[in-house]
Amino acid sequence: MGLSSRKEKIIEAVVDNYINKCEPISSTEIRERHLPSLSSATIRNELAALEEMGYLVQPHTSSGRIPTAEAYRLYVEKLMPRRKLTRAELKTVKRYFNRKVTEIDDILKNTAKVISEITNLTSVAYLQNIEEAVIETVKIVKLTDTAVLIVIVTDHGILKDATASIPSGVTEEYCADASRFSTEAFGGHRVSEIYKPKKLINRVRREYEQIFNTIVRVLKSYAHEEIVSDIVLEGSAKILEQPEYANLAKAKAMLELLDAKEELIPVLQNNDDMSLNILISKDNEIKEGMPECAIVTANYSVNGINIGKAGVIGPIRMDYPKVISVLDYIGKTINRLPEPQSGDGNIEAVEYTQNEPDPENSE
Amino acid sequence: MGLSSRKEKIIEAVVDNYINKCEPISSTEIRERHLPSLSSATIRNELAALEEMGYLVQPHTSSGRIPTAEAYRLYVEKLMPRRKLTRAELKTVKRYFNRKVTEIDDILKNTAKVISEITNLTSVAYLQNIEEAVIETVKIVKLTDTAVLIVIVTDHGILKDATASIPSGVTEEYCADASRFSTEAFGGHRVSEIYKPKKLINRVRREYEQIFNTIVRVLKSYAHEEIVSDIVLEGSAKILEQPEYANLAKAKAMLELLDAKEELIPVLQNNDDMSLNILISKDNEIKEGMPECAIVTANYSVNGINIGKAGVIGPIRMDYPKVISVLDYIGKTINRLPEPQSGDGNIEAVEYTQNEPDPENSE
DNA sequence: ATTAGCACTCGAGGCGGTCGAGTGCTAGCA
DNA sequence: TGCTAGCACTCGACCGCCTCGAGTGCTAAT
Repeated sequence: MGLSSRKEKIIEAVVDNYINKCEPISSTEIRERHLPSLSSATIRNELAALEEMGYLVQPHTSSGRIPTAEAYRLYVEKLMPRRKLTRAELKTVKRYFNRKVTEIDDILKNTAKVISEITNLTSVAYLQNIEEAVIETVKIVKLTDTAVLIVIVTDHGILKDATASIPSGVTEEYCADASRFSTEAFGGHRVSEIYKPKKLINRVRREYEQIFNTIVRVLKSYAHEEIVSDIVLEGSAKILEQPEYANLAKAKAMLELLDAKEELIPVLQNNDDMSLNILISKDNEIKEGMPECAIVTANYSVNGINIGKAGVIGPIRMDYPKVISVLDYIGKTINRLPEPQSGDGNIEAVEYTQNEPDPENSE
Repeated sequence: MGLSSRKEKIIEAVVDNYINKCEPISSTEIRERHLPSLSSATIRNELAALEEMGYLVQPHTSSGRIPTAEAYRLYVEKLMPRRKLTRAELKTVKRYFNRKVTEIDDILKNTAKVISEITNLTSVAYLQNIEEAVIETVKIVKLTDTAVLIVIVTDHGILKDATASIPSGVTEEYCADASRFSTEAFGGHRVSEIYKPKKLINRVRREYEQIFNTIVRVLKSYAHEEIVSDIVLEGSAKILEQPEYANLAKAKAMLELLDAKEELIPVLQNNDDMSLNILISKDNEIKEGMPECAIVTANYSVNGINIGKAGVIGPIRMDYPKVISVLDYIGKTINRLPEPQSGDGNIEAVEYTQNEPDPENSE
């Protein structure tokens, strides 16, 4: 049951207006700015019908209409205009990535920062799919006489450096042997496959038990998503710039959600397959008591490997066209970055080439 | 020019009341609850005098008095009652530290979390004095054919693992040699001493240039306090529970300050020598435009080495006795933790032994 | 199907009045 | 000289009332 194109136009007008002004719109205003060929009375009739259908509501009798979450869904799926980044926005993105990028964590932070800066919303970025990474080598490095550092190298990058204590004492030979045995035992496996430490341990001498236990513990913690350090939020304070959080109670609920950022991970992990994800309101009431909001994320990948997600979190009323174009462009930029491990090189600015070379300035 | 003990009692009453209720106090109330031997009229005279002296103000004519920052300073320095932790609070601290503590970062996070939970304020913890750490060894670990991991071990713990790319190719021998030369070149020096890379580099073969440059870059970044990852905030949302930030503009200013947490570092680094630090309002207007607030921090150390600070940030009106007792106790607890590198051992609960075994419950 | 016209609704905001907590001041008392 | 009782005064908080105007729903005409 499709809506008439006139109804769709009206919904688009209401959503557009609300995104920009955060105010209800009246029938007269719709007529003047979007549908001058009709009278306000006709539009009123349509508005009443759309309200009946669940797309619009009025805050109180005798006020204009505002969109429901349903109207937003229709908007982002069908009605929304596609826009491109302005020159200034492109410049901002380049500025963040046109510098030394030595570690994967830096990419994470840069991504979050630039998204937050351009959209003026709170942004979130996190690494995922680490449990799918394939272990390449395991290195055991002597730190002190009784402690070693364990470095696990995967095709996603360095996984984690854990330390283990070796009561019997550490020698260089011990480390070399331990590295060899560990690599032999774990190499070639995915992180998620490591569930049977005993089997593995039985295959090697007992003297490496401590190290193996530590490795398994680290891997398991990744496989079970207990690691919270790899989620980054930027611009939490920006949430307060949104008029919907002018109410202190709502602002507080939102900030508490952001404070417990690890709780966001399961929400973000929904719809893993989509390259672009838009969760609106009731959709993400996975977490009960979660304040009304929308989350827009995009998957991003380096060298073709999907390494994480980044996006924004904000009120349902957000500038979806802008957010989506920003996420899209940043995804492309990141995908062209050289391998994060590779160290010191300067990254060339990535050109955003499309059919139209000149990005339109919206407005 | 000391104040009369009666004046001091009145200041204490005003501050106490304001800390608990965040409301002005009237002369009658002071009489009833703190100085029943006097009449309210006498107290009014004293209040007027104290207002003249800059310790008190009234929000408007015909309202009670509230303390100025000056009154708070007097309060924390002289008047404040000392209290001890309640059983519940002790239990909370133990719960956080009575678990595996494998890395220094975990201590940092746990400290921040427990402080925030007990005080119900936003807490801050950060590592400092890294530039004073003495480099023990430098390890170069082969990751791929063209990339190595550099691990710098100091007496404060592992400093940083950076990666460097080696265009000429990496072999195990190369790494072993590089480790030996790097340790030779940097070992025994403080992080802050590494300022002349060229001199150092000239002493070794050119093939290690890439590695040495990376090491120097890492060390310099620490020496110049460019590293921001080692400051942790917990409970940012709790700032909104304080009535002084019920005003949205103030709340926003505060949250923006917390968002840019690296900007807090210079503020925290003042008065480095003090074991306990209380910054109130004008004191920390080092950062101009910084919202009115108070910061209370304590230095903490592991194995006698001062490794950082932790504390709270909140409105000037905060429960100083509670905050100070919490920071004091946590400092003692951390100091008894085993060396962070040492890995896997379970930490025994640390008992808080004092003359009085039973901590008083403060009302 | 659309539209002009009109009565109706309802929140925003200004105004005035009451209430009461708390003060400053003055005069009197020890 | 220091303290206190008494009293007039101040001022924000709160309440109810009113007006204003934007915007609607409905009806009748085209």
